[in-house]
Amino acid sequence: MGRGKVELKRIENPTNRQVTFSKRRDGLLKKAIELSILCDAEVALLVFSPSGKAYHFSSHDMDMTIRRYRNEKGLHKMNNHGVRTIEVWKNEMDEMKKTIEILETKHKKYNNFVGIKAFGWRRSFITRDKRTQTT
Amino acid sequence: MGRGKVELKRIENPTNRQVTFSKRRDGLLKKAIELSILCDAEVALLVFSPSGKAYHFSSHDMDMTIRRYRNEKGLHKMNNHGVRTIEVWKNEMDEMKKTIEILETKHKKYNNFVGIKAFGWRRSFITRDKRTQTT
DNA sequence: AACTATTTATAAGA
DNA sequence: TTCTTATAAATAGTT
Repeated sequence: MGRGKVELKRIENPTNRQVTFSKRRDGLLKKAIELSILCDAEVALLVFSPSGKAYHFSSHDMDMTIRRYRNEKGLHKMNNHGVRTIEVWKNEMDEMKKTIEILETKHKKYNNFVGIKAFGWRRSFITRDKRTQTT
Repeated sequence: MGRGKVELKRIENPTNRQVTFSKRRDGLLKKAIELSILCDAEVALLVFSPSGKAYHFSSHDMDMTIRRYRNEKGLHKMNNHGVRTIEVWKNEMDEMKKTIEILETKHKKYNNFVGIKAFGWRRSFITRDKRTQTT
């Protein structure tokens, strides 16, 4: 679709690649929305640009759709390799645990940071208030 | 695209909706593949038809892409609502735990079933073998 | 960021 | 349902 046809391989020119990414990402999103509305389907789309920026769409609820996918996959696979599926799930959980630990660590740091800032702000506010009665 | 333009609303005729779903699902999948190859992007797509059938594509690894999405979401949200994000993750984990329990229960049942079948098969095989030397 | 020449997707029909 | 085809839509290269 366009002035010339393109072959299905990575666009080498970075500028062209970026422009094409923007256009086609929007196109893909639009198609996903249309499919979900026209056909009453549940659609979830995750896109990461090469530079790491995330774009996503889900017609219902992303987490719900992901869970639905995992249930399908898990229950389906179990008929053949029940043990392995459970191992996969457990690995997944271990990774989530690690992520939660990271988040909690960062969260503590964030809380300390906010705590200090908030305290500083409050002190100056009270001081100002007493001195000038400004808002 | 087609003999007439369609307005963006659920197609009421079930036959048309089904046909359009098939066509557009394939189209969306193709676009997703093209985006990932042409632009070197990471793309994941989940689609459930109204009848509940699942279709999916991921350019890299579905679980990895989902984890990447959740990390982005989690880390992003944390700057504003750190506590809540961790709660969301914990809820997610609780749900996964429940799913694993269900899988394990079903797996045990499956094992019992397979065990009986395998045993039965083996016995008859040995019996046949001794009697007829077949295969 | 707009513009179009073309290619591509697809709605309706066979 | 699968194949065809007229038309709408997407987009590659250009400005």
